[in-house]
Amino acid sequence: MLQVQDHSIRPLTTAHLAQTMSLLALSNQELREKVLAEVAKNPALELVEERVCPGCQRKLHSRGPCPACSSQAPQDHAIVFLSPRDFTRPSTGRQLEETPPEQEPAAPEDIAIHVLQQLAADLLPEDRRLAAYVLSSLNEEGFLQDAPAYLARATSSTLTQVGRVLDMISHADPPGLATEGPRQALLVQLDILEDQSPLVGLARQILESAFAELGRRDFERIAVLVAAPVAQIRLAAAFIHDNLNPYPARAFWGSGRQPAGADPNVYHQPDIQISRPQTENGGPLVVEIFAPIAGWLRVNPLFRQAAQPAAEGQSEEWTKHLERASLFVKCLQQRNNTMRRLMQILVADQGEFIRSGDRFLVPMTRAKVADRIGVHESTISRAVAHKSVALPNGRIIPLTRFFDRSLSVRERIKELVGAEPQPLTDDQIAALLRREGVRVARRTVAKYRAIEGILPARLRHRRAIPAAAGI
DNA sequence: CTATGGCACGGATT
DNA sequence: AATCCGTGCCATAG
Repeated sequence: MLQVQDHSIRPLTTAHLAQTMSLLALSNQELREKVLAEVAKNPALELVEERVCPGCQRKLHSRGPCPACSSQAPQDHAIVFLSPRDFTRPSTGRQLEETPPEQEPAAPEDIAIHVLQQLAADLLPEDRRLAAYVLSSLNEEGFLQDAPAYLARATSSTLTQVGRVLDMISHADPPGLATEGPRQALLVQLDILEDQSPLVGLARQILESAFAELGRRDFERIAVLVAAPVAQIRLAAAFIHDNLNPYPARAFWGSGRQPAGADPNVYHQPDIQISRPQTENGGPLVVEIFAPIAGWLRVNPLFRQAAQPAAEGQSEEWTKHLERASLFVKCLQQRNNTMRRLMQILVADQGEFIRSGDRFLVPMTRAKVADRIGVHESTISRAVAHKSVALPNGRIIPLTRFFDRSLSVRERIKELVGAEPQPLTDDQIAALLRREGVRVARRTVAKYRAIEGILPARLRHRRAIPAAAGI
């Protein structure tokens, strides 16, 4: 039911504990940077790219236990670029659900001006108007909304002109702008990187013939499609993730405004993925806790050997490195362990929520979970912070959502209000909820209404579409 | 008098 | 220790 690696390691020292705590609170993205930094400065740490079975040292080609000796393989998931599905918005209900505001396109004009300025020199005078028109016609993601033929007609230009201008725009600063979609944007960006890496060719091949598979991280399948070894595919995927941006316009907006750090609303790469391989009816849920790095980390055995026979001058520094390295590795394992146990409980308790939606979220507190796992509640707090999880239906939500005590009730209120012919007062709603076994104060109903953007009964009159307009 | 929004207290989170 | 969230109490708009 849960496929994750596990080395149960208990805290040993206060230093260990402290570091585990700080690592626990990091998202994958942040952890990745942390790990790379640590590896860079500590020679005793070794990042092993190949997946090797810890038991028999055989190379592994697929997930799961080693086929030869069946010991658990280290958890390893290459970090892949965000697939389109990673951005899936809850489009089911008519309400805007979670995913709050999402950075407003600051001002589309900004990006247009930015691009026009770059192109000013190279742009033929007769193409100017066309370029401006094209830039203004892009959708919020920076992609083309209209077919080239349409653009040509609208500006009475020739198709060649349009093609030329589109080409120039897409290769300008936020590269990939004015393309048809994420895939085309990525391809254009590859053009620009042409000679940067030997992986470009393979990456292009993947984008062209296995884009959907890439989104699903189905490396085995990709390998078949493009006839290349899986290891290569992983490298190429990592390259794509690290160097390309499927939504060029977002990068542009993001650059000037949000300082990247603060819990952005756009979840690029989920830290955890819950899927349900057995189609339909209750198959088991599979939880994948993504590792921040493809490959795994260990204390370099050679370094350990080398440091061993020494007690002399320099070895002191080496010993320090060794200690720090092994501490770091243990902390990472501790982190994995905590995350794994946390997810076990979440899946067990909230299976219905995961499968069927917000209404079935049962209220639970971090404290209770902490109790069951046997750790301090602040540990759970950290474990849950800054993480995102992809549900089987493709939605990506913050892990803290599992602890939202009011979500299911708010959901129910939305339903009640949406369904009832007569405007229900807060008291009536509270009564209805109580009948369903939900004990909430009338005052609280009012608060939830406010949160959901539902007007008070008085103003709701008739058939008011709970449009969350305004703002 | 009834339905709501404002303010403040107590427990949960960070 | 600093904050956030659910509630109770109270004043105010209908």
